[in-house]
Amino acid sequence: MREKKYCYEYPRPALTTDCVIFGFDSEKLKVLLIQRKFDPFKNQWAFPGGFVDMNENLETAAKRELYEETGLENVYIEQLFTFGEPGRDPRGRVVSVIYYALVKLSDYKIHAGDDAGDARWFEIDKIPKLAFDHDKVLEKALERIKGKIIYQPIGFELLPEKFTLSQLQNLYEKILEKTLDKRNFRKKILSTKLLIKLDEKEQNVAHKPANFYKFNTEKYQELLKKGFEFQI
Amino acid sequence: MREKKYCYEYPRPALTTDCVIFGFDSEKLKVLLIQRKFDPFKNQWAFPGGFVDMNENLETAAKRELYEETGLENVYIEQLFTFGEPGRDPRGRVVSVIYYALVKLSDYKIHAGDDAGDARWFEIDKIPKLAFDHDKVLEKALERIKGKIIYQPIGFELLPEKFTLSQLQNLYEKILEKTLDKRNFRKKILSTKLLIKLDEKEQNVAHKPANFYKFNTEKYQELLKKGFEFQI
DNA sequence: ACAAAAGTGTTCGGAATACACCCATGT
DNA sequence: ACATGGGTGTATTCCGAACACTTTTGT
Repeated sequence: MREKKYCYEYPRPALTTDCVIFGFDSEKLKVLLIQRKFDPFKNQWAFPGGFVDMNENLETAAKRELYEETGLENVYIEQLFTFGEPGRDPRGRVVSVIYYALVKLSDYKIHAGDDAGDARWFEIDKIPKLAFDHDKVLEKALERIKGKIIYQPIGFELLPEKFTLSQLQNLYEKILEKTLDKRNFRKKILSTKLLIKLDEKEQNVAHKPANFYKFNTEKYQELLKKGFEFQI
Repeated sequence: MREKKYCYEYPRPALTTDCVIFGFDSEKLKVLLIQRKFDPFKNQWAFPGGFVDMNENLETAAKRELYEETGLENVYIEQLFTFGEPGRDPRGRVVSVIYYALVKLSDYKIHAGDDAGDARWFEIDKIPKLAFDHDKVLEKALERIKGKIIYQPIGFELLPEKFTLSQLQNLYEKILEKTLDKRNFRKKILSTKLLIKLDEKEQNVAHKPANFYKFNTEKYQELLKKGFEFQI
């Protein structure tokens, strides 16, 4: 047993951060899970995370743990919710501040270890029973991105640099869990003027090749300052 | 010095909850502040809150502190955000989970102590410099209710049982910080069918007396289940 | 009679929706 | 030639925005 040398007048819960990382592979929405090496919930899957250091802000802690456990770095994360039910961790009272992020799978899939490792992408509808209360965490995170994608073009975070309009539509359909009309979707998404049509098409596809587009980040930043509104 | 008898292997931040409570007096949007009795920030105003007990969930802690410090009870609160910058509390690392709520001023103004006490309602545009990072907390809370009132009829939480359409409109205008067209506002708010017109009018007003309405809570609950959408 | 806020309808333009066929490519 | 998904336009409906006068009360 290690020495317990940090003492306080009143009891304190332990504080952790966890990250829900969403990715998209042009087909399926996925989340990044790690397999726990130790008890509690040894060998079960969970969101990457861990204890916050004493002089580290919450967001930094979340990013650090994410990097340590999965190799992902330079990720833009946002705070989602704080879970603190007594009893959610069998080791004692643990309060977890949850962050979430959307990443381009293509940027990261190498590091995360495809399946042999202990960090893996799971399709959103093939998630195993998770450790702790992470099922509830996932539910909350899905709710958040659904709400968010409708009025902010966060979808681009999930796609590669170059993408086709069908890929983008597919992404929206997967996140919102409903189908969208192709012509109306294109009309609306193009009307934002946030897409730049590239002089490049798909290759080696057995149908009319789709044009690639990229997201106009600069323009989006400008619009944000002016109080941008948008609605899928 | 008290004995420090709670010891851990690793250092732990202290955990607190605070509440941002909004009220509305038919005229002005207000928030409930308490005046701190002790250092740090002795005599400065802050949101009510305090340390979380070890076996208490976060929401319960927030409500308990709110009751102890202001007398408010039976308040429906929602989690807003967690603040945890090192240095935000001069006593050491403190992480605060912030909750917010909207309450009917009429239900509560007695308990809170009008001005002599150490809990007071402050008009939103007459807030003093607050303790800790509570300025940032308030900013975040205002952002949240602005975003929320547009697509959820939370305004009713702030009004008395019976209210006039002008009061309701005034509330929306104060929260959104913009004026609304009277006819369009009424059309839209009535089209939700969530208001019940009462057989009762204002009295002793030097103009055409306004009709009172009340909010149809049952119907709203039903609509929520069916996935209600609405937009001011 | 006057002041003050309540209450009420219509018009117009733009956005949302619904909908079907031709195009370019690989096999 | 055929199968596959890409790409495109129009008509209709619905919703948001703009806008001004009459009503009821107290003084």
